[in-house]
Formats: sequence, structure tokens, C-alpha cells
Amino acid sequence: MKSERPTESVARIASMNASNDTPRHDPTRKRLLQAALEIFADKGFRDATVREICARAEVDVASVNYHFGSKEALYSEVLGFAYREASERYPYTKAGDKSLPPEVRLRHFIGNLLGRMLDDTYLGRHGKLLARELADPTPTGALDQVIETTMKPHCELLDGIVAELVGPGYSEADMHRLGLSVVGQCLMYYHSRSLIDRVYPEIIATPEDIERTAEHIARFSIAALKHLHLEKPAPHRAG
Amino acid sequence: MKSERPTESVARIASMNASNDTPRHDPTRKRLLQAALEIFADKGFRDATVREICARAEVDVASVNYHFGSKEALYSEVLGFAYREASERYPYTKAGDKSLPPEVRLRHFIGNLLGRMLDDTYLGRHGKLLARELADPTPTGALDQVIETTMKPHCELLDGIVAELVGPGYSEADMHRLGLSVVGQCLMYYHSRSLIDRVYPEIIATPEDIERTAEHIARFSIAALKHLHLEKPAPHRAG
DNA sequence: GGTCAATTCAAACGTATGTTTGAATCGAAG
DNA sequence: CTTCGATTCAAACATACGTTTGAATTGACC
Repeated sequence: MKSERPTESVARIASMNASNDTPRHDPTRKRLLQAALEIFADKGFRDATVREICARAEVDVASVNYHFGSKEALYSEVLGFAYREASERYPYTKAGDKSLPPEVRLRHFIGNLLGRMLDDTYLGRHGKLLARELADPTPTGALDQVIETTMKPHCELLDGIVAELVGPGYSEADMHRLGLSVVGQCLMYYHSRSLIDRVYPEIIATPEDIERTAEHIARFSIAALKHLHLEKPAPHRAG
Repeated sequence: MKSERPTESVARIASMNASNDTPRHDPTRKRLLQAALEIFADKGFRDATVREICARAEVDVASVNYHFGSKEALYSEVLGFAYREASERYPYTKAGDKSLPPEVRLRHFIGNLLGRMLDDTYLGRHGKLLARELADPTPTGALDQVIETTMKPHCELLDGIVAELVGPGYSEADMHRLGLSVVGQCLMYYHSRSLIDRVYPEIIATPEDIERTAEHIARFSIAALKHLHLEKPAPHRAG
């Protein structure tokens, strides 16, 4: 038996999205968003409980239903919020600045992306939440919107940089594979952190190590892109 | 109030591990392992339920406790089983054959690793389960053993190939970063599958596409490794 | 056939969790 | 001060889920 309240809350969320984040003074809601971001990033959607989020936000468990309508709707809201905040903390303006050489732009892109994954301050949670959602999308359907509105433009930005570095003569699919080869090197530092911490803990142990890693990824990628034409595809393999 | 049964089951599991997989005719247990592998790979540890696993295996829910002691112990067993089976399906013998050139060996390594991630037949679940565990380790502690006994040797194998291709003059940490740059390109095809399917679905849509992707990763990596010495590290960045 | 250990079974148990409910409280406006 | 909508609250609800329990069944051995 659903009361009328969730419908009202859902409508409120819809108007929030449509108005592109109208400023609101609503301390409870803000506290919930912040607490949820921390706990969802840490534990994922399934393991995070409404009770734990509300305890951290110091509000009553019914508040999630009142302000957001459901745990899922809260998660969707948090995901969008996370992406917007990560973009502020790690902006892509230099990567998008076409007056800079493509090598420099690529370095900025990689530094930003890796920073989001590995920043252990409170803002690193945004990147972590996104990486987690990519690896195991929640049934909320929130990922589709985030990909369309924000991640896709970043993929296109990277495709442009890659195209300048590698030169002409590659299919569209291969151009995409090139971009993914760059991005994959960064994302694995989140997705395979458990392996890295056990096998090679020294390489991202400190902020300096992280910077060295970003520089290494940039160097590896630039070397690959500039010299790809020298490596011929291998002959087709049987079976 | 714990009965004596779990202790007995745990001791049985320990002797299984110690004896290096003594052959056993135990249809219920086998059916549970197989069903659990499928469902754990698909849904992860938390979302998979004992009831669903038992339904698929067509056994009673108490069987998990009887044969394995707990859901966690079942998962640990499945993880080890998954890794052993994946190694049979995608062996690393050619990648480890030092009579072959390092380029060829790297191609085999990458083809194996990517195949595990993207094989949609029943055997692909092994790689998927491992990738999932890497991204979000379960509280079972099972990952430590799998990493020590099997994944670490594969990392070392790759480190050897990389060393031959890149030549001397790099620190140990940088050698590790190089290996990870290769592995990361493969792993992202699992971990970021949700993004790829939405943004660039065409690049791993068919088995032929997957092969092209493996070839691309090999080519990118070989180009990078062979020409890394031509790319100087960028100057230190402020802030 | 009887005995005994192993195995299976359905029901029960104890705990967890998202959601709902109706009352109480709060804050703004008249 | 009263009214009214918004918000918060604690308790309850309905469902889910890993685990336990004691009885029933099975299979091997004598």
C-alpha cells in the first residue's frame, strides 16, 4: 500500500533534474546526500543500508523515503551529484584546451582521471563511486544518464587527443580501442586495487607515487600512439 | 548455537585444499559448486543467495551448510575452483615458452587474459568471477590465496616478457607499472563493460571483434614498450 | 533384516532491511 | 494565537536470507 508521499518526492526529484540543480537550503537533504556518497562509495549500493546512511547523517530512517522516495532514488541522485563534484575537483579544462600540444593535454587528462580514482580525501569518493558503478551497475538505471551527459563527452575529448597523436589511417573502431587503452590503464588502479596492494603496493603508496604512475601512463600511451604505425598487425591466428 | 557439523565440514575443506583436489564422487557437492560459480559470477557474493544456488543445483538449502559449512566457505571453494578451470581453458604455456620471441609471447598472454574476461560460454564465468573479486573483494579472505598461488606467478611471467621488450634502465617500480599498463587494458573490458557496451558496443560485439581487440592491445603495448626510451618524462608539475 | 553413519529435508529460527504509518513537532503566514 | 503544510519521528510492517534443528531417508556393512 503505497501512500501519496513517494509520488510527491519523485516529482520533486524530477523538477530538481529539470531545473539543473536549483539552489536549495535543505540541511537534512544535504546531509543525506553527503553521508550516502561516502557509504555508497565505500560499500556499494547493495551493502550500504538506509539505516547506516541515516545514522551518519544523524536523521531518522524515514527521511530517505520522505526526501528521495526510495533508496534507489537516493542513489541516482548521489551518482549525478558525485559526477558533478568530481568534475569540479578535477576539471578537464586543460585537457580540452586546443592551444596546448596533444601530449600536454593527454597528460592532464590522465592526471585528472587517475586522481579521481586514487584521491583518498573526501573528494576521491566521487571517482570511486563511479568506478564501482561501472564495474557493477545497480538496478537503478542511473548509469545511463551519467554516461550520456558527462562520460561520453569525456570519451570524445580523449578521442580527439588520440587522433592528433596517432595520425590518420585507422578505423573508427580502432580509434575507440586506442582511447580505451589509455583509459583502461587508469581505471585498473581502482578496479584492481586489491591486486596491486598485495603484489605491488609501492607504486601507488603515496601521492608522489600516484603522480609518478600518472606520468608513467602518459609516457607509455604517448610512446604507443606515436609509434603504432611501426608495429604491423600480426597474421590471423588459426582457432 | 553452532552444532558440530560446520566444524566437520570445515575440516573436510581444509583436507581438500591440502591434498590438492583429491578426486571425489559427490554429485550434490559438484552440482552446488557449478551452480554457485554461475550465480556468484553473475551477481557477486552479496546478491547471490543460498536459496537461488540450491534451486539451480536442485538440492535443499541445508546442503550448503552440510557440504561447505557456510556461504562464505562455498565462495572460497568456488573461487579456487574457478581459477584452476580458467587456467585449463586458457593456458599460459605459450606465453611462458622462452623459445618464442617476446612479442609472440605477449600476444598469447593478452589473448588468454582477454579471452577469460570476455568468453561468453560457460567457462567465461571463471574470469568474470575473478575480475569481480578483484574489484570488490569479499570478506571471505579467499582472494589472498588465489593471488599468492596463481595470479602472482602470472604477474612475474608478464614482468619477464616486458623486461625483454623494453630493455634495461628502468626501476623495479617502473617495471611493475609497465606490466600493469598491459594488464589494465585487458581488465577494463570486464570492469568497464557497462560503459563500453553503451558508448562503443561494436568493438567487442563478436568473437572476431574480441580477437581484433586483443591484437590491438598487443600492438599498442609492443609499440609502447619498444619505444618508451624515446619519450622523456615530463618536467615536475607544480601543485 | 538390523545397525549405523552419512545425507537430505522442511520447518523454524534469529536477524536484517527497505518501506509505511500515523502522530508529533516545526516553521511560516495571517 | 491559530492554522496549515512541511518535516521528523518511533514503531510497525512485510519480506528476505543465512543458518540451525531434529526427523526422515539412504546406502553400506554385517
